[in-house]
Amino acid sequence: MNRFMHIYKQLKQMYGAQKAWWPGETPFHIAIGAILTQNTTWTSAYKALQNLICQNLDTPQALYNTDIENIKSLIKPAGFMNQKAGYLKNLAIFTCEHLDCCIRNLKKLSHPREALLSVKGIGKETADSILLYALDMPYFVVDAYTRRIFSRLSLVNEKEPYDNIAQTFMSALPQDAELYKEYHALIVEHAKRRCKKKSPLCEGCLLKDLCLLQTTEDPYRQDI
DNA sequence: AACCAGGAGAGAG
DNA sequence: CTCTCTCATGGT
Repeated sequence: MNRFMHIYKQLKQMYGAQKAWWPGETPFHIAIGAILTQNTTWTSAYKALQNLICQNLDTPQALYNTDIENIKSLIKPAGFMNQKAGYLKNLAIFTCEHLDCCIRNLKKLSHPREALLSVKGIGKETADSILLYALDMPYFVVDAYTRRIFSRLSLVNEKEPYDNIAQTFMSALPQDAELYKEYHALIVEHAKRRCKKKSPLCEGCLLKDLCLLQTTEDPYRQDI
C-alpha cells in the first residue's frame, strides 16, 4: 500500500466516514456552493446558499433571469459579493447556453474540466469540486489544507502547481470518486482540528500530522 | 484590533 | 510562467 492510501486509512480511522459532507440537495446547489465558499468558511457560504434557495434562485434558469443586484444582496454573508454574484451569473449562463440548463450534462462533454475552467470565476479547485461532488467524477480536489499538510509530510512541495499535486494523488489512488470525496473531506476535518497558530512548525500540529504516517497494524510490515 | 479564511482574475515583470 | 494586488465578510 502506498503512503497516500495509507494516510487515507489513518484519517478515516481517526475521524470516521464523512459521508454527504458537501451541502446541497441538487448538483447545481453543489456548484453554487463551490463558488460561494471561495476563500470563506462553509458556515458563511451556507447562509448565502440558503438565501438563494429560499428565494428560489437555486436553478440555472432562475439565476439566469434574475437581476445581479438581487444576487448580490442575497449572497452577502459569503463575502466578495460583487464578484461572486457575477461568477454565479456566468455559471448560470454557461449551464443554460451550453448544457441545456442541466449541469449534469457536463458528463457528456469530452473535456468537462476545460469547459468549466472557461467560465470566468471557476478556477481549478472550484472546477474539480463541481466535477467530484456534483457529478461524481473522479477528480481530486487540492485546497490550501491539502497543500500544507502534505508538504509538512514532505509528500509534495509547498509551492508545486495545482495540477502536479492533483496528479500525484490521482496516480497514487484508484480512480474512485467516492474515495476522493471522502479523502478531501477528511483532510479538511483534520485541518480544522489543528491549533490556530499559523506557524507551520507548531510541534503539536506537526505531531498530529506525523500520526498520519504511522501504522497501527503490523509494525513490521515493509510495504508502506 | 489585526489577521486570515477551503480562491480567482487581472495586470506587471 | 510567477509574483502581487484586489475583492468583503465574519470569526478569533
